[in-house]
Amino acid sequence: MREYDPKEIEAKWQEYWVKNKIHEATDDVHKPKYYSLVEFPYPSGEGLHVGHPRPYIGMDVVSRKRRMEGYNVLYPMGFDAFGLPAENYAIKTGIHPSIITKENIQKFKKQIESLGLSFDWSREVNTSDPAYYKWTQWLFLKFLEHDLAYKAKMTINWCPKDKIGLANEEVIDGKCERCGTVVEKREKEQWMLAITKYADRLDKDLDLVDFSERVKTQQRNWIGRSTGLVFTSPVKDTNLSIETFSAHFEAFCADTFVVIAPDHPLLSKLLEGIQNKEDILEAASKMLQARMLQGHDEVKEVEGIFTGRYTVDPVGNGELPIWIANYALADYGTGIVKCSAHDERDFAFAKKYDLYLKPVMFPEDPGLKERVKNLEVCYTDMKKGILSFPKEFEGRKAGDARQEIIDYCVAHNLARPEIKFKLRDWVFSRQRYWGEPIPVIHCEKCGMVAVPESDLPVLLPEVEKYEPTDTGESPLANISEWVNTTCPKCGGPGKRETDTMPNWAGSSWYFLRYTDPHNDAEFASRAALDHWTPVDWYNGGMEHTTLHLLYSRFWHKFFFDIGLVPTSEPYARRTSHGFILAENGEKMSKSRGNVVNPNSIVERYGADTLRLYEMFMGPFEQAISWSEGALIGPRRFIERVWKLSDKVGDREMTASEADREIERNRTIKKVSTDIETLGFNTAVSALMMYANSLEKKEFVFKTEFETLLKLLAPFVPHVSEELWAKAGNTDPISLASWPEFDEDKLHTELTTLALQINGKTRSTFEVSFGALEEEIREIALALPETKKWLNGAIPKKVIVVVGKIVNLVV
RNA sequence: GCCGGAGUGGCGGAAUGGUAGACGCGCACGACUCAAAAUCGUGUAUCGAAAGGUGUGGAGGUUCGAGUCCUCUCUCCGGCACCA
Repeated sequence: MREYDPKEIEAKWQEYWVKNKIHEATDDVHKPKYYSLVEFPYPSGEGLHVGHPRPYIGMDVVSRKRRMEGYNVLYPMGFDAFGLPAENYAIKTGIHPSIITKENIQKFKKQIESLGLSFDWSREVNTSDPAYYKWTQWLFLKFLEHDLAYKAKMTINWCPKDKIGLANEEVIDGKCERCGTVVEKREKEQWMLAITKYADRLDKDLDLVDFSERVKTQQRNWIGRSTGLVFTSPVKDTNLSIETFSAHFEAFCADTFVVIAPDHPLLSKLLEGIQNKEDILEAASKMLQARMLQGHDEVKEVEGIFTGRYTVDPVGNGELPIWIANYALADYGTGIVKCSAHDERDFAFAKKYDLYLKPVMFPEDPGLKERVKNLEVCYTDMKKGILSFPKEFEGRKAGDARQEIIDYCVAHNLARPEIKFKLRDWVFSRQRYWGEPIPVIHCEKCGMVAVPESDLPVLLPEVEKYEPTDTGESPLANISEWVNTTCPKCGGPGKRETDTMPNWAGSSWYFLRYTDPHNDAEFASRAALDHWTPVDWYNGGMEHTTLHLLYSRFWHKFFFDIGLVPTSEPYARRTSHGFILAENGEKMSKSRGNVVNPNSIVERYGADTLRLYEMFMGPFEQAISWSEGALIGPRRFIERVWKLSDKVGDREMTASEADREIERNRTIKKVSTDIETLGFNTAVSALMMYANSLEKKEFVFKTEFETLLKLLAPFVPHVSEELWAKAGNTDPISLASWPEFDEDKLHTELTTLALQINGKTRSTFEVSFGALEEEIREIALALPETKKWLNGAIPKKVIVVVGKIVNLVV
C-alpha cells in the first residue's frame, strides 16, 4: 500500500463531503434532530490560532458521531462580524469595515475548512449583513414594544481611548476590556435593556438546564440573588420615609445608624431645610468622584458626612442618625442601609466618626465575647454567632434563627421580606459606527417613534470619517442627510437615533437564525424553530458565561414570553473548553508573538493529526499548553492504523480467537461513553490501545478493522474515509452506522484479582468470571503467596470484593 | 475578602473507595543500516544488591482498604469584589 499522504487524501475527502452535501442538515423530519453548536468567531485580521479549533473539533466529534447514530444533525457556523477592530482599522486606513470584514471572513473560512470540520456552510450567517441585522433590529423593536428597552440618563463606563460607552461586563479591573485604558465615568443618555426584570428567572431556571456546574455558579454569582428584609422608617422633621434593605438581618436589633449612597436620588429632598445643604452635597459629589477614580486594589477607606437628619428605628433603637457614606451604593438594594456593629464597614465607619454601637451577637468563646462587647473587634459571623437580643431569640444561633426572624419581623409588622439582585440593566447603546443602527426616529411632535417593520433594515450609511465625535456621539450623527428623515407617524421632520447596538446584539439570537437562515419574511419560521430548538449541546468559552450566555438566555426568555420561540431556555446543555496556551504557558496572542497557526500544522502533519492531537492533549475542559513535540504521537498512531490495513482479511473467527471480541466491545463502549462526557483524551487513548493490540496480531479481522475505523471517523475523518473506501465500501464512513457493543462480551472467562494483606497489594491471581465469594475465598487462601505472607498466622478477617480484590486482615 | 476549580513520574496526563502512574511525549538500550533518519522491539516513579520499603502539595481522621470521602492547612488557576 502507498505511503500515508494526508495532503492528498484530505483535499479529496473535503471535496467529496461538500459535493455530496454530507454535512448539510436536511428537512427530513423522520430522523431525530440534533443541534450542536459552537460559538461563532469574530473575524479578526489576525486569523485563527491553534486554540480556536479546539471547541470546533470537540463538537465536530460529537456531531459526526450523531450523524453515524442516525440523527439529522445541525452543526452550523457563521461570523459575529460587527465590532471595534474592523472599525478601528477603518479609522486608520479609511477602508470601509465591511470590506475588511469580508476579507477576514474569507481568510477564516479557508482556515476552518482545511480542518475537515463538518459545518453546514449552507447556513452560514454574518451578523453585519443587512439581511441578518434587519432581524436584529426587528427583535429590538419587540423589546421596545414591551417596555424592556428604554432610554435613561446614567453614569456609564466610558473608555476615553476607544471613545465608547462600556457595559459593566466589559470593564475589567476598572479598565477597558479591549484596550486596557482606565475607564472614566460619564453622564449620558443610554439605551437600556431591562434584563433585571428577568433576573429571578435567569437564576431559577438554571435548575432546568444541563450546564456545567462552574457555568451555573458563575451565572448565579453574577445575578447575585439574595433574600433579605426591607425596613421602612420615617425621617424626623420631614414627611419623608426611607427604606433600608438588609440581607444579613440576623442582628437587626444592633442597628444604631443609617447610611445613604452619595448619589442617592432621595438625597437632595432629605437635605431640604438643612443649613449647610450645599456643603453636604458638595462633599457627596467629591466622595463619588473619589470612588470612581479608585483603583481595584486600593485600600478602601470608609468616608462620610452627617446629613443632619434622623430616622426613627422601626425596631426600637430610638433615633438613628443618617449619614452619607462612600461605601453605600445607590443602585443596590434600596441604596440606604441600617448599620450596626456586625459589619466590617459599618464598624470602621462608626469608629472613624465616633458613632454609637450596640453589639447584640457574640461568639461562644468568652474571651472573644468580651472583646466584642468592648467594641475592640467587629464580629460578623451570622451563622455561628449567638444572639442576645431581642429576648425572643436570646441565646439562639443566628444562622438557625434566620427564618424565624423573618417570620417575627413580618408578624410584628417591622419589615417585609424581599429578594434583591446584583444584576444591573444592560447598557445597550454604543456611540460607534460599525454596529446595528437602533431603529428609532425622534420626532418633535410624536417623541420617540419606532421605525416601522416595513422600513427595516435601517441601513448603515456611507461615512467619510469613522472616528467617534469628541462629544461622545456616534459618527453617524455627522451625516445630516441620514439623520434627518421624516417621522413615520406624523410625516413631519424627524431625526434618526444615531446610537448603534453593542456587538452582543447579533450573537444573542444567531442560533435561532441558523434554523432558517435564508428566510426574508421572518427572523426564522416557527416550523424551523419548533423542529430545531432548543440547541441540544452548546460548547463555548468560560469568558462568555456572564456576557453572551446570560444575554442570550435573557433574549430567549423574552421571545418565549411573547410567543416567538417554543422553549423558555435556548440551550439544553452547555459545556466549556479550556484555552490552549503557548508552550511557555502564556496566552497566545499576536502581540506576544507566540501564535501557532493551525495551517502550518496542517501543512506539516495533516489535519487529522492536528485534530487528534487537540483531542488527545489533555482534558477538554482544562487549559493546556501547546506542545509541538507531542504532535508526533498522534501522527505515528495514524500511520500505524494506515499500515494495519495490510493485515486485514476476512475469515471465520475460531473458538480460540473469540476473546478478541472482548477487546472490540470494550473499546466501543469506552469510546462511545467518553465522547458523551467530554473525555476525548481517554477515548483517543482507548483507540490507541485497541490499534496497538490489533497490530500485534498476525491477522486482523474485517469487523475489527472496520470497528476501529468507525470509532476513529469522528476524530480523524479523512484517513478513516480513505481506509474505509479502500476496504471496499462504496458509501462514505460519515454515513456508516455507529458500532454497538454487546453487554455480554465485555469480560473474559478469567478475571484477575488482587491479593491484599492488610490492605497492601501483594500479588494477583486468576479466577473464572462469575466465581462466587466462597470460591474466591478458598482459592485465595490456598495461594502459595498467601502462605508466604501469612507465615502461619490466621487471618482475622477475609474481605472478598467479587471481581476486584481479596484482602486478608491479620 | 467571597465563590468555583486544581495540585499525581523528566513532561501532557490515566484511575465507579479496590492492583497508582493507562495512553502519549521524552529518555536509555537493542534490531535494521556503511552510517544517520524513519521504523520496530525492550525498559523507564523512587530507595535498595536483593528481600523488601517509600510514594498522588502538607498535617490529621474515617475505612479491611484513600489520589478518590471528612477536618485543618499551603500553593496555583479562574470568576466576583464596598452588593449591606
